Amino acid sequence: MARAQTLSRNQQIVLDIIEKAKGPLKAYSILFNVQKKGIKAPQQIYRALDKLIGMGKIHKIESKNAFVACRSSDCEISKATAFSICESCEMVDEISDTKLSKYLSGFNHKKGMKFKRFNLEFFGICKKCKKD
Amino acid sequence: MARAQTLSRNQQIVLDIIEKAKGPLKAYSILFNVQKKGIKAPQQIYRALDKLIGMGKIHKIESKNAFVACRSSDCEISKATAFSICESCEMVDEISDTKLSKYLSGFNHKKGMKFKRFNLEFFGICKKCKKD
DNA sequence: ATAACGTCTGTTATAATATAACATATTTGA
DNA sequence: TCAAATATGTTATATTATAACAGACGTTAT
Ligand SMILES: [Zn+2]
Ligand SMILES: [Zn+2]
Ligand SMILES: [Zn+2]
Ligand SMILES: [Zn+2]
Repeated sequence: MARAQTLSRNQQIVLDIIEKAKGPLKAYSILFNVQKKGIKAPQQIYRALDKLIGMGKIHKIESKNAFVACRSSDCEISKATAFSICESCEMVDEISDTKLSKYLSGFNHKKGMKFKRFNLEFFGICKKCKKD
Repeated sequence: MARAQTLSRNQQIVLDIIEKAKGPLKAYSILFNVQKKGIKAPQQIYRALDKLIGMGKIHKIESKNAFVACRSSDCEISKATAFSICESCEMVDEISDTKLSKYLSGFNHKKGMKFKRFNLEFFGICKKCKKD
């Protein structure tokens, strides 16, 4: 069994940075931010990121190769993720909409494939950027 | 206005390769495949890919950094894409499901954001792989 | 205890993906 | 026909991600 709760030193450092950030962070930007804490190599970041994703603490925004902290307490296992992404300011917001999530979790492919997981990314211009 | 129909030489070469492929292709694998046709540099591939995506001829599978030909005639502008992806054999299948597409196109964020585009990627084990 | 295991760490090197920048050529349309 | 837009070729470089090896640390079985 995987230890679900306790984070290792590096995992905690990486998670802290991501949780403090206002938007999605890239792996190398995380790296530069933690070099003062003794983490020197990309591997250390990517290993922590992988574990954190596995625990559902963070998610990867695939279209941006960037990482955000999970804000919705009910996605422990990162198997149903949805995001809204502003194409202007790059803001990313995790969507937690029970109906949407149920609809997609229940969706199954004609060709007999049973889905275990999905990731949905919506793009548009956010309210704030529309004003400018 | 953009020329919607005619493809340039390089665009056609790249599209041909992607259309012939049985699964998603990576940019550098395309590159290696077309070096005999005189295309030598990644830029040439990425430029063609960008245009083809813009035309809706191909789609990018974000979770795989790979490209597939569009099979459904109704997504000219790549603004509503959905895929099913086998985590075992890497097979990718474009989902064209009118209900799903309508449902998602009509979905709007609470925070007042109007979406212009979405990409949805489902993951699971395909029928074929389940047998093994 | 101590060996075996799983997990985490550190480190160096390298692979894979993608873009910048500059020079030219070709096509298109007023 | 000439300007604008689009496409090409090329070299260099940036960005993202993994491989491979060695050692440390805690848990648990014998
Ligand atoms: Zn989440
Ligand atoms: Zn915005
Ligand atoms: Zn399509
Ligand atoms: Zn499969």
